[in-house]
Amino acid sequence: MEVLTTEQKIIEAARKIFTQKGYAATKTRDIAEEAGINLALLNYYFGSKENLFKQIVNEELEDLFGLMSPFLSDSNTTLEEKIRILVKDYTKLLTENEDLPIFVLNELKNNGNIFNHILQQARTMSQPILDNQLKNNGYTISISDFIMNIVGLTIFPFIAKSLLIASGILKEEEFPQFIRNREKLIPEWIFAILKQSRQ
Amino acid sequence: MEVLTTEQKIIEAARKIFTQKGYAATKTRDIAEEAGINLALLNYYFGSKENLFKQIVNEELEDLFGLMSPFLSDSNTTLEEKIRILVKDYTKLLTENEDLPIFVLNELKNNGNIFNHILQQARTMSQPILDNQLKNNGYTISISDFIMNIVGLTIFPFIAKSLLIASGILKEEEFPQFIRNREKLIPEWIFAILKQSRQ
DNA sequence: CTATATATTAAACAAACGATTAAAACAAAT
DNA sequence: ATTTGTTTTAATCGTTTGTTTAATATATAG
Repeated sequence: MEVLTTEQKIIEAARKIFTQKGYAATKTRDIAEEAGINLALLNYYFGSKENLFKQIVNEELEDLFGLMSPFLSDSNTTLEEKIRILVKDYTKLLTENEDLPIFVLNELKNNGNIFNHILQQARTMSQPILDNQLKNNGYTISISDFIMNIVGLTIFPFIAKSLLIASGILKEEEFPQFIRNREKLIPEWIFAILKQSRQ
Repeated sequence: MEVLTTEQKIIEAARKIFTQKGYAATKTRDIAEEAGINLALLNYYFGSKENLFKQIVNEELEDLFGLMSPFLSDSNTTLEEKIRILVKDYTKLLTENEDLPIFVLNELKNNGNIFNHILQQARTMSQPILDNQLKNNGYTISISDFIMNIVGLTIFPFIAKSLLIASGILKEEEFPQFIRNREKLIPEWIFAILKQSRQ
């Protein structure tokens, strides 16, 4: 089992180290060692460190936003269902890949413009349908705030995990339960916010 | 005017570049150039790049958490006032220093344990008072969730700014208004969440 | 003014890093 | 079995990077 091609071994190793340390702090030699391959093979298959990096980031963005767009643009799914599914799916994804959000957001800050096409596609499909669903229910909240609140409440704990633990607010071993609990609460909080925007 | 000592010039330049690019991507030569000083002076005054970095991070953490702890632990300030002031102060701080949160959280992820003392102090003072204020009002939300929600809703837009803009959800020039608007809304949302936790 | 401490500079060092090269090992095709 | 194309290896190249050194300039004190 586990017969990976050299190319796959490099990608897996690169994904692990890039997401852990970021672009600048990652050495091609670290990737080669983690992958168990000769250093020159990295350039043989991917040309350069930067090339390899872009491919990884593209895949991670797909993970993050491919999740969102298809069902958000489905007009048969109710707003309530969308909220619950979104929170649930993101919680699952981030639990399995805790370093993902801060990595993506950090690297996006420096090279945002390179990945525009992926992000814009994710939005244009879902925006009008969501907008209608909000208005039809009488909710006056803007779509930007609506998305920002769901995503922020769900993702932020993963970004701030080190801070939570370093400050003693939470212990490392309590974190999974903390997240599982929020997974149930966040949709209720979002509903409370929505209802308040209607009054 | 503007007569800075060499030491101060280095610190200002270092703060700017470190927060912009992170530790690994920052070159000592960039700092020297930005500060307008000779490269060797950096080591003359601070010994090493790492030393200088630690000093900067410590100052940034003070900025970020010194804001919080003094008045959160004041039992004369009502919960409502605390929420409003916290959101207002953080919004102001981050508006003037947009790169701060992602920088701090990113570097904290790798070196969390080094800065424990600052963070733990900020917590132990305010936690029991806040806890009482929540319980006395009949709110069942946990203090971790309470803090996480306020801070998350306030800070996350700054962390996700590049994403918001790259995806086209928001235009760069709309961002300040977006933030100003949320500054008013977030306290109301927090109240809505609190009330819901009482029912 | 002179001596001494402090601050600044240009140059260089040593290690780390991304990338390349040339040869060797391997696989596939004829 | 030989040729041809592909993959892998060890060694090295040219830069970059953090740091140090030795000389020079500037300030301070007696």
